[in-house]
Order: sequence, then C-alpha cells, then structure tokens
Amino acid sequence: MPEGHSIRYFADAHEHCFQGLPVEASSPQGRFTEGAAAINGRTLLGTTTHGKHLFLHFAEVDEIVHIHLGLYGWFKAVSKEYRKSDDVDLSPKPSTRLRLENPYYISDLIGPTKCEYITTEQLQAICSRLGPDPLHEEADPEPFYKKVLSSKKTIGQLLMDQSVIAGIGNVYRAELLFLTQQNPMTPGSQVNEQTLIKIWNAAAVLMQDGSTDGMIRTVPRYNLTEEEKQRGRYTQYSNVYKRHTNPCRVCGTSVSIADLAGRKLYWCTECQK
DNA sequence: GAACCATGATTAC
DNA sequence: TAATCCTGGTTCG
Repeated sequence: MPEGHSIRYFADAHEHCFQGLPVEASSPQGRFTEGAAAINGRTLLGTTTHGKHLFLHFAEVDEIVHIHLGLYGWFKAVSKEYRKSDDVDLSPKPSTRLRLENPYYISDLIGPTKCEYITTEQLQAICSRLGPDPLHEEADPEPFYKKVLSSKKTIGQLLMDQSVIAGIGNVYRAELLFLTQQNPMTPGSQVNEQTLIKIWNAAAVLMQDGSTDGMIRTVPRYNLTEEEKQRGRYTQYSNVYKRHTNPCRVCGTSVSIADLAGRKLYWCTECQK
C-alpha cells in the first residue's frame, strides 16, 4: 500500500540498517535467486528513489537492484538485537522475494510487482519515463505544470499518471485535491496555474512528512473529531480518502465517491468546486 | 474456506 | 476497458 513517501521511508531504513556492512542476500521464494546471489556479500553503498521506484546500489558491481512494490508489496524489517530476548522466529515467510541480512538487521521484501537486477542504462530508462518527484529537493516542477496545462484529461487522472508527476497514488491524489480545493474532474488545461503550484508544494511537504513518519498524514489535529483525537498518534486519518458518506471535516457535506479510470476517487463536492 | 478488497501498473483486445 | 500479476487482511457464508 505504498506511495512515494513509503519508498523514501524504506530507502532511508535500508541505508540506516545496511549501509557500510556486507549484506547476506537470499531469495527464500526462489524468484530472485540470481540477483540475490549477485549482491550476496557486497556492501550497500546507498539507495536512490524516483517516485515509487527504489534502487539499491552495491559496491563492486555496476548493476542495481530495482524494486517496485506495486499495490501490496512491503518490507518487513526487524532488529535482531531487539528481538534477541523475545525468542521470535526470524525465519522468512515462503513469500519472501528478497531477504537482506547483517549481524544486526533483517529486511524481508514481500509481494513486490518488481524486484530485478538492472544496468545503469535500464535505470536511466526507467527514470526518464517518470515525471518530476516532489520528494527530490532539486526537482523542477515545470514539466509537471506544462503537461497538466496542455492535457484535456482530468486533473484527477493526471495526478495518478507517473509520467506527469512521480510518486502520487490514490491517497495523496484525493488529499492534495481536497487541500487545494480543486475539483478532480476539471480538465488539466483548465486548472489554475496557481492551484498547480499549490498542489506541487503541498505534495513536497506532505510526502516529506510521510517519508519521515512512514505514513500519510494530511489532517491537521484541530480538524480531527473528538473521538479521533483520543486514538493513538499512529492511526492514519484522511480528509476525504475512504471517507465517503462521512461528513466533510470542513463543511459537513457528505464526502463523494466515484470510479475514475478504474480507481476510486473521493472528494467533497462543496469544497472542491 | 471462499470471496473480496487494497495507497499499482502493464498488457492485450 | 478488462485481464493479469503480486500478498494478506477482512468479510461472508
């Protein structure tokens, strides 16, 4: 269930856990055996990300591990030190595509759409197909503005198009459009440029926060209901995503839901005219 | 235990 | 637009 923020979060976690030490790599599931063998015993130099794509770079080899989590891919990481006392079974699940391990940590990759060993040329090819990533501090949003303003597709569709802007998924789409009071059904060419700038800037801030927390947070605390304020701080809240039929947090109108190009779209018809 | 669903994306028709 | 891939949690009977 990952959007761009999760990818950056996992990238950071892998640098924290594995950078600088040789890693033991295996593919318990048997579907990434060759790639795992190629990096086994190598040292993680670092990670890079673009949108929802994660790249692991290892010493002494030119090839790169490319991971895309898809709809339900995920990493499960554990600290062996932390687990030592509680007799936890650390053996991998049969569905583990890639296990990385050193004396201190284990990371298991489960259910990714892609986990492959690629050349730098292939990496370039992947990135060149993607739009700018709001999580890259040096990113130039201009291509994003241009593509939206020259398209007759709806802004709701365009935000999900990775070649237009990279890293946005169904949750951030809904939340960004709500926070900028933008109607999802407006054609790109008719969106106000100031609104586009707001969308980009909000994406940069929210996804940065999300990559730190490991979860999407888009609702200011004062907009939570009293009941929600009582819940733990690690509960996820949204303004409109999956809140259809609930009252809008701002105006009280019932949040709408619709199907847009095969994905569920949530929005407030009053706040997003 | 089956059926369904999900923060994704590609491929084929 | 539909079928397909990947997994696991929840819901249904």
